[in-house]
Amino acid sequence: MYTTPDLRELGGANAYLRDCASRSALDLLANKWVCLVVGALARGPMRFGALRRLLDGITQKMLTRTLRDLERAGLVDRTVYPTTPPQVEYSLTSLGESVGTLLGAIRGWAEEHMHDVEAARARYDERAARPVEALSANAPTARG
Amino acid sequence: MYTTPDLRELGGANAYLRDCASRSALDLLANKWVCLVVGALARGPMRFGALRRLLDGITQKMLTRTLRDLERAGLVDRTVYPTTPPQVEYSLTSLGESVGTLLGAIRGWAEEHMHDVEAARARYDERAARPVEALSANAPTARG
DNA sequence: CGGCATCCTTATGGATACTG
DNA sequence: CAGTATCCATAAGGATGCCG
Repeated sequence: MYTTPDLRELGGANAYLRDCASRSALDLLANKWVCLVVGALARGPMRFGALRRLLDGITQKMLTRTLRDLERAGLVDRTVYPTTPPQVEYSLTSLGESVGTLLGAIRGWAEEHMHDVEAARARYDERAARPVEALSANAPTARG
Repeated sequence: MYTTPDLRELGGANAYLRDCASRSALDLLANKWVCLVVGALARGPMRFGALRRLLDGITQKMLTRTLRDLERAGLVDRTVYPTTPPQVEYSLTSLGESVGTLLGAIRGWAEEHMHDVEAARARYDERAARPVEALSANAPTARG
């Protein structure tokens, strides 16, 4: 028979799930544009307009917001050259460069495994498309 | 399938920014609940109700959706035991376990650097609160 | 050039009720 | 127990216009 997991061993708090550093880090980094901006700046300092052109598809609003968030988090330095017209250059701090390293790890995983994910999704979708697959009558079965 | 990110090439396409494996990976993993569910299942197989109680705060809707996404992506196996009442057990696939490793890397970065991020944010906010800081008159200056 | 402010559309996600 | 379906509030994000 199958044994039910004993939740009492976990202690009532469950605090590790609700208040973990990873969660905060993901709140910061798990952002559509953050990884792209950091990845772009990992190549070297870049001006606002250059970033906007490079990250084709980003709106000015989101680029501004993303850069503010990154600057506030200490990942990006913002330097204003008081010329006319003004030039604003963005660059990674050392902290930001460490994020670049992390993004490299994510990219490594992605390049190694994302095609597996795509294949799994294709299989899942095809299986969902077929009405009733030849499922062996014996239990237990997936997708019963 | 995915374009290989060559950050040194700035050729007009910018394809690496719009269609990179990292982006797809983040679309999958950069989710509030995904990391928690994967983290929970990294401890071992768990039933639906156990997950719901463990991830205190998650709604049934989000747990179901998250598990479906993870199952479709091939990170999670779903096994139905045709008992009464029914039991549905979720477990990580080997692919899912590799994600757990990645989440470990993120947690490592988070535990090493998030307090720096918090400090940077505190400094930023305090600086924003003060009206006009003593800024050295020489260019270039940050926050001009 | 590098923003900020505003409007508006679309996701995201919670609450609730019902089912095999 | 393990879901599905529905409604609804809020937030994310794009389009546009104006400014120093």
